[in-house]
Amino acid sequence: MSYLNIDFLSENTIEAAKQLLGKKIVTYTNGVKTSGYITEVEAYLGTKDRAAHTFSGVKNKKNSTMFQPYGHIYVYTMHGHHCMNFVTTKDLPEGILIRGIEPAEGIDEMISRRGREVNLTDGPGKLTQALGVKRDTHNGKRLNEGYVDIYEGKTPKEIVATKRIGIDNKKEAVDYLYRFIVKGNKHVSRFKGKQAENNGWQ
DNA sequence: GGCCGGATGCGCT
DNA sequence: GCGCATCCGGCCC
Repeated sequence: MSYLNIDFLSENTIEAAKQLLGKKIVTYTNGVKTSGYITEVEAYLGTKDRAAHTFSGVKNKKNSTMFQPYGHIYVYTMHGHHCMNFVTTKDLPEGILIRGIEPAEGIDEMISRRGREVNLTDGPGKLTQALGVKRDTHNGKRLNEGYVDIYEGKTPKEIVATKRIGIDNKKEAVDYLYRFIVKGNKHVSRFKGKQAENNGWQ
């Protein structure tokens, strides 16, 4: 099984975000393979998006990876947690925050890293902890080079667009429907409603 | 289930 | 100091 071609990250960030749902992401932190299927993402559209870290268009120490071309991995820390994004487009500081995955392989290791058996990967800080992704080891690396790898996975039956989570005081950007989830999959932030058959996959 | 407060690391002012 | 693209536990239904 070979890596997924990630050229779909080079064009439209919104479309790329939807296409990421269901893809399998794999890490090998400390030699242990862990993986999961993407269930929840958020798009951040750079200078067009007040909620983006790159809204000002100015590169700084924190956001510099976002100015790299598509396929780079942008990891930042927030309240002591790590959050992982995939950079999109050839030359714009846009990207996609990975907010939820459905655990697949290495679940025992995820439980060990998380220190609990429930809510392993249903949030951006939780899934990075479960996958062993940290800023000092992963920020600025590229996909499919052995740090975070992408493979084909599952196909969502239905995708739902919502407002992004944790975005307030960002004026017009609070209303953008830039969060995309697999409808009925329970491995998403603040899951409510009823779980879909086959967890929302085709 | 929901709401709220504290812990937490780090870059910017 | 302050402000976060967060998480968890405690409380109260």
